[in-house]
Amino acid sequence: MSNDKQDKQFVKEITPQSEDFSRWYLDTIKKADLMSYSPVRGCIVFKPDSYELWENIQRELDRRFKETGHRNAYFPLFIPESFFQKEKEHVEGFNPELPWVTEAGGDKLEERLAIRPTSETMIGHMYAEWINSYRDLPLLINQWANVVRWEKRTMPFLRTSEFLWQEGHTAHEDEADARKETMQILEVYRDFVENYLAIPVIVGQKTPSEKFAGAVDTYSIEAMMRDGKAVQAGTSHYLGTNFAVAFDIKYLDRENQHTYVHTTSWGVSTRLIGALIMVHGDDRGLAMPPKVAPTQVIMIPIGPAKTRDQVIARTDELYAELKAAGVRVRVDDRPDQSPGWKFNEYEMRGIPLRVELGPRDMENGVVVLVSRITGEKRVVQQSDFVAEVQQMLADIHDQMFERAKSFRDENMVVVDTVDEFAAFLEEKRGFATAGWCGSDACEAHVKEVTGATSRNIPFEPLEEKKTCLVCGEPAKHTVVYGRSY
RNA sequence: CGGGAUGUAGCUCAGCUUGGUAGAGCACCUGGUUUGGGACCAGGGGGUCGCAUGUUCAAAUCGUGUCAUCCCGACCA
Repeated sequence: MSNDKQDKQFVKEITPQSEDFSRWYLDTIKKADLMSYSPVRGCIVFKPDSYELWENIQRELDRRFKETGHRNAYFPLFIPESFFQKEKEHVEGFNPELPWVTEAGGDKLEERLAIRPTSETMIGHMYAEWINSYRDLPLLINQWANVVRWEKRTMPFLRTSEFLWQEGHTAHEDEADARKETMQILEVYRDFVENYLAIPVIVGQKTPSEKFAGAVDTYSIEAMMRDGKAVQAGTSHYLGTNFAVAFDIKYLDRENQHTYVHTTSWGVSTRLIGALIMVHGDDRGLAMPPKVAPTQVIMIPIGPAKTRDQVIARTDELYAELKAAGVRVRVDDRPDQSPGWKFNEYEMRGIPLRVELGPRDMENGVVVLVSRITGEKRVVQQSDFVAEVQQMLADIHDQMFERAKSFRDENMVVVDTVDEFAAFLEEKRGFATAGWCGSDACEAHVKEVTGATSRNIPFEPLEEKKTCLVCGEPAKHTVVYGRSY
């Protein structure tokens, strides 16, 4: 396989990433048939291929939540206005983007109802009822739901007015236990995003200005897109007793004292789909990591009419073997599309592995496997088909992760001054590691000069920095900065 | 929410300047020939020109309003 073939632009409908990344993204999701714009501003339809991605994400995360002792529940979509008044930071944080129901059945409502932007308040209210004793703790609940935030600027998957997510809400006896939960979930997210979505992330703590409205501490995993911008792929919050005090969530402890619980919340959303597209996609379109891909293998029988029936019959046998082994596989044996057309089509749609079977392969007892990511072809014995496919899918996952990780690492710098960072962004792209004195003013200055915000304070920085990149005072933290979605 | 751009067939767009029968390529349907990197021939179907309103004998075309999308900024999973 020559590189010419690999590099040639087969799909002219997709704008190259280097030319206009935003257009590339929109072209790609359009050609891959992932979504439709809806008649409602900022709201999209998740078409089957993107919804199945979400279902796979859901299934895998749900399993991990349950393994760590959580159970699912469902809380109402509508939240009484008064609930938002109870936690000051929370109301200030969310007020600008709340949609309100003011009327129902033709009558004006006594109290306006917000459509939930997140459920801390509703769940806080319910937990106050449910929790009476230390024996009720910890309370470990997760909810799969839609939420609404009336965003000024929307972008398919990455930021939509309505989106799907999970929100975990837990209550604990003390700070130590709640903090342990916060970190445990952060690790679940890291492991899931890296090992299932093949997206490398930076794990760390948010600075005060970037933390969740109402949280004591917010932690995040941050991913780098192929244009060098950041996406927050998941967050986990230690809420302290903020919501417990606001909603009066108290229990009788082992000494028979009324004590506030310590709560946590954590979530990932359908924005993960946007991140997945922007991390793995290339100029040929979408590229889905094998573990999460709705279709992992596409089989394409090839050949003229005289051998066609034989080839298709053999394809069907091999298909059945794969399916029985639990591989998500489809066959495209439509006679009216040329093989070349199909190759391009499925590459554009991001199917990780293509299987070709033609008359020549029939004679030799082999089958051809082709990687979406590298273009690598493996000619394997039909007798080893299932094992070879499984091996190649595993290899593709590893290659995707490594490719994404190298890209990220190549686009990270360590800087001493904000000017250095600005110069870096001027000619390149990516994240900068720098020292920070801890003042909001210096953080704001970085944003003003570079357009980049602090992503997080990484647990494992590239290098510990001694001085703040703005004021030069001794650094309290080493921070990763980047422009973000 | 400000600044700019664009809305015409499923998709990409032409037509608008200078008002007068709504077009092309791709996709789709039928028949035939094809099939190892976007095949070919013949025939065919499909649009209240984003929506509303005004001007006019007549509006895709001119005016006003509105909605949506895209790009650039301020707020965000």
